[in-house]
Amino acid sequence: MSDAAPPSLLGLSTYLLSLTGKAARGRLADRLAERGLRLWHMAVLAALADFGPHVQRALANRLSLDPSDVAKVVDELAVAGHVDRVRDAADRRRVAVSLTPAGRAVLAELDAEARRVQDELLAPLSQAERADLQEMLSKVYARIHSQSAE
Amino acid sequence: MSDAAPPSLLGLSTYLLSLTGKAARGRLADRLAERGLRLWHMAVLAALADFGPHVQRALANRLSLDPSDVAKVVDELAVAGHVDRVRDAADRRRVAVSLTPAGRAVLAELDAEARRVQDELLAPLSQAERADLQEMLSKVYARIHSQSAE
DNA sequence: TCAAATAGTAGGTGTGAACCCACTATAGGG
DNA sequence: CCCTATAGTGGGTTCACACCTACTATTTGA
Repeated sequence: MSDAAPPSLLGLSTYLLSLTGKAARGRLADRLAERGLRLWHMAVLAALADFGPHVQRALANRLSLDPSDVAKVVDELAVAGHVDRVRDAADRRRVAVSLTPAGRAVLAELDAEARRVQDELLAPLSQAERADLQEMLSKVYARIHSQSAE
Repeated sequence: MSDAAPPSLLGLSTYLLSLTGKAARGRLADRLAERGLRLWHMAVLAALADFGPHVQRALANRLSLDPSDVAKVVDELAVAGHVDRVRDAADRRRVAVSLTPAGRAVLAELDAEARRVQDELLAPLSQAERADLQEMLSKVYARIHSQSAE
C-alpha cells in the first residue's frame, strides 16, 4: 500500500543503513521478545560465552552499557536461571557473573534465531555478497568501535 | 576504554547491521538536531523535492508515517518556512504541501551533511566497496519495503 | 438531503533506550 | 584508623518513536 520512498534518500548509504539496521534490530528484537528477552540480554549471554565469567563492571565496559543497566539485565537473566551470580570471596564488592548450562543452551537458540532472521533479511543477496557485506560491516564497525573507545 | 565486543555477536550480520545502522542514524540525527530538525523532517523535504507537492495523506503513505505525525512534522516545517501549506480549492479538506525555495536550499545542505556523515562512517571502505555496499543495501531495502507494502 | 467516508489535527499512551544520581557495602592507601 | 575510591544497585529522568483516539470540516454517494 505504500508508495515509493524518495530516491534522494535511498541514494544515501547512511539512510539505507539506518533503515536496514532498524529492520534487523526490530526483527531480532521481536524474536527475543517471544522469550521475554531484549537485545542486551543476548549481548550479555554472548559476552559470557565468549570470554567466560565477568565481574559486572567488566561487562559494562565490554558492552558499553551503563553499570546500573548491566545490573538490571543481569538480574533478569539470573531470575530466568540463565546466569549465576556469586560474590567474590576476596573482594566482596564484586559479583562474578557466569553462564549456566541453561543460559548456554538459550544462547545457542538465540543465535540460531538470529541466523534465521539474517537469512530472511539478506535473502536477495548471494552467499558471496553476504560474505562481502559481513566483511564491510565489520570494517565499518571496527572504526566506529575504536572511535568510541577513543 | 571499552573492551572487545563478543565475537559471536560480531559474526552476525544482523547484529552488525543493527549497530552500524544505529551509528548512521545517530550521527545523521545529530547533524539534523543542530538545525532543530529530525529525520522525518528531512524525509518529508526529500519526498517533496523528488515527487513535487503532496497532499498530507500521500506523504503519510509514501513515508509509512502516521497521518497525525505527518501533520506535526509538516507543521514544524511550515513554521520554519521550509514548506508551504495551501488548502485545495476543489476539495477543501485537503492541504497541499510544497517545498519553498528556502526548504529546497535546506534540503541541499542536509544532503551534503548526510554525505559527510557517510564519508566519515564508510571511511574504511574503498570507493568500489562503498558502491557495492550501496548496491547490496538497496536490494535488502527493496525486499523489506515490498514486504511491508504486502 | 442525510449517512458514510475522508483529510487533517490535537492530544494522549506505551515502550525502549540511554543516562544520571544517591546510597550501601567494601577495599585499600596513607 | 580514616579518607577516598570502587562495585553494585535502586530509583528516577528524558527522549524519540510508533501508535491510537477523538474530534472537526468537508465531500460524496445512495
